[in-house]
Amino acid sequence: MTTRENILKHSLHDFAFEGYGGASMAKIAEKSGITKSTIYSHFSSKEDIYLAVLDQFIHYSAQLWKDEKKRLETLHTESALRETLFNVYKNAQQNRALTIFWHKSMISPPAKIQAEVMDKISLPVQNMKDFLTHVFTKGIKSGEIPSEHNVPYLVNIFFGLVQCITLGHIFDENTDPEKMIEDMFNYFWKGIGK
Amino acid sequence: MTTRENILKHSLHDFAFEGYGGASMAKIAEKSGITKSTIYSHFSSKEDIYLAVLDQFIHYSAQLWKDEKKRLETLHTESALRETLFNVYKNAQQNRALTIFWHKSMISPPAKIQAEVMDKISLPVQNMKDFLTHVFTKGIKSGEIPSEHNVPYLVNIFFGLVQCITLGHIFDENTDPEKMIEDMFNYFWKGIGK
Amino acid sequence: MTTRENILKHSLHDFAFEGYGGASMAKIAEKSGITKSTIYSHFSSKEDIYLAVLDQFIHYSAQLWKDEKKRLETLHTESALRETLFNVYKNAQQNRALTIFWHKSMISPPAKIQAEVMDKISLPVQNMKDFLTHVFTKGIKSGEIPSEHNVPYLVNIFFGLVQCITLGHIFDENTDPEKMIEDMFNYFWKGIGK
Amino acid sequence: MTTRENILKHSLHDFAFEGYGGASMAKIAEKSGITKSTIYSHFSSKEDIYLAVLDQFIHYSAQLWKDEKKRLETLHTESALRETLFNVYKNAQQNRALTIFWHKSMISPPAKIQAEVMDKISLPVQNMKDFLTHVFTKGIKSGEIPSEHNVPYLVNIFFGLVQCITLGHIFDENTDPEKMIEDMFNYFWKGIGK
DNA sequence: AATGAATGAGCGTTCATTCAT
DNA sequence: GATGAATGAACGCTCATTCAT
Repeated sequence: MTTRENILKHSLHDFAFEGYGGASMAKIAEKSGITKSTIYSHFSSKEDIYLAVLDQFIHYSAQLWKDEKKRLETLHTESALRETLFNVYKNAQQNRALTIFWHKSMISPPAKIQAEVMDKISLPVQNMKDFLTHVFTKGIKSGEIPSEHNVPYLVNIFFGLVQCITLGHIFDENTDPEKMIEDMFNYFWKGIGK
Repeated sequence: MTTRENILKHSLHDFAFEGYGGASMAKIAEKSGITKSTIYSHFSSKEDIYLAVLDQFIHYSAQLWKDEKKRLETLHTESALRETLFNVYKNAQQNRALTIFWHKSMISPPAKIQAEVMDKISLPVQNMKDFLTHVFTKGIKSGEIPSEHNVPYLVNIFFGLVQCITLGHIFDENTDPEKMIEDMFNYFWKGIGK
Repeated sequence: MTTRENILKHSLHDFAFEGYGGASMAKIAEKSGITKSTIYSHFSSKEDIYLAVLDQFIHYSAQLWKDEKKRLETLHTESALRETLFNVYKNAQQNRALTIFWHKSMISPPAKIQAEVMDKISLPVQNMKDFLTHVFTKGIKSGEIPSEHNVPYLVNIFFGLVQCITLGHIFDENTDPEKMIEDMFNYFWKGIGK
Repeated sequence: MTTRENILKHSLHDFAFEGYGGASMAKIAEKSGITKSTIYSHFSSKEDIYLAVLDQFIHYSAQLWKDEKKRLETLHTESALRETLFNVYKNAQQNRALTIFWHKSMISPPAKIQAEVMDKISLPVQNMKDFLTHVFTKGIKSGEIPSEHNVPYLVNIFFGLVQCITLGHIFDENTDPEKMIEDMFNYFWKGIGK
């Protein structure tokens, strides 16, 4: 792993769990096994690192939904959507820091780079929505979904379900995550059915 | 407004939009029109302020769901749930800072007081879930909701919808919020129906 | 001496001898027997200190020329001008730091506050020129100085002599300062005579 | 222009306008279109650059006064001195950075290399004074200047006039530089006359 | 209840410099 | 001759907090 990647890894973690304001160059440097000054050989500022982490997430996300599109292409709409929810859950579990980083960037980006962050973050959101638009449109075409539904609204609502799941606040010790997702999807699917 | 309330008001705003690490006593003092020292006449530390803001939210939330329970008591389950979503939306719109403060406290509380925050925050969550449990149980009793459903799962899923709506990320300039909420609820309601 | 005065005293010294860029908050604090942070209880920034030192000089200078005017009012023009040069020399000797600070501020003020410094520094220059204008005008009226001379030019040239003397570069170990000033003045006085 | 010359050029500029403490290797490198490291292929330290710039000035100055001596050799003393002032003015105008660098080096050289700088800077001063000594001595011999004058004092005073003019603070928007110099010289010349 | 002065620790950043390539 | 990566020290400044008044 290059120094740059190393810095990005630990920055992601601290931005996610401590927040932009709470993360510090000193801690990131220490965790990365280098000095504060060295960070500045690779990034011009703390903001620059944040944006680099964001770029990394965007790239990761773009690849993810591209792969997902290909992988779920052959499935029925119902299966594709159900699988999507489960995959989102697994990904969120495996990349906890990335998930939290994403959510925080959406809820309240660092004040000074708010505009730039908001601008960048719209890309992965769009990727996800494009994927969902593709699936829902196909579902209507194939007759699996009644044509009376408005695709953008379906997309946004399903996007909401995805967020619930990635955030994970709907899961508690008394509920089984998998059953929860299964139920959530079933209600939605039955809800939009004939 | 007392000095204490004044401090809490501006603290809430900065904790919400700048994060715990990003908020500073100096800025809060300045916005409140007092000196830093004065803050320490009312609170013992920054953490103390955070917990006081949290307590305020808890009290506010407890009252809210108590009122909601009374207000929706006479309605059918369907109307009660639909109204709930709309009220949640209106409240989130009117109290943007409080909403963001709540979400951030859930996602990643200040590291040093994590345990205490997690402990406290479970209360408003429980208030909300108690309310929902009450409504869903009544709905099953009255036959409006099929008895095969598991109430805790219904509650958690509906709790998820509430969160989507308060966060507001499912709304974009191409969708009408009211219609979005209407659709979301309808899918859910139809989804859990017979 | 108040803390503020103490800070200003050591700041003046370091700004003069190390330059604005060369002076450091840490050294000023140390010399003043306080911590770096304490400086910021009294000044908002390094630039702020610089401007405060400048203000102090301006006030000092204004008082100086006001006193000089009163003190030399009764003398003949020749004596008044001669005395002026000697007083300037004594003052420069006694307030070495202030003199150097003044010259550096004129030659090349701190880049970031250049405009503000240039603006402020014009005041003491004007004070001095006003004094000289007063003396030369009186000298022409009384007939001590031929009326064919142009007062502004006389003032600027004499202002130049003042600067030579304050800078002190014309003095070396082989020359007697007092005689040097005496000569310099005599040449000038004879030069503008009939 | 060689890399070395390029570095020296930008160093001179920054030393002059930002001061030794205010100039930085990074900025000099950037302006020179090279990396910081490359500077160290040509100079061993920041101090080394400063001394190199100083050497360059010394060489430039030595050449200048040598040329001046030759050029003004055939003129009368009066013309030679008048021409000297005008040439000094033109040179100062054309080489603003060099002039400021020289003055700052005299007023307050970098603390760490003060001794070395003071030592070196005495050379161009001596060159100038040697030139002036030559002219004044010749003037006395030829009878143009009364023999009662003490040459070193004349030299130092004229050296003061030179400094006034190079510094340029005696010029303001209400005065014509050329006339100012003309007047200054005339007063001096008449002042030392019979 | 409120303040001004003070502080040690830490902030993000830049400094001049080194070294292997 | 020139570079990129790295560093320890220092930079100006802000942090949360204390204390006497």
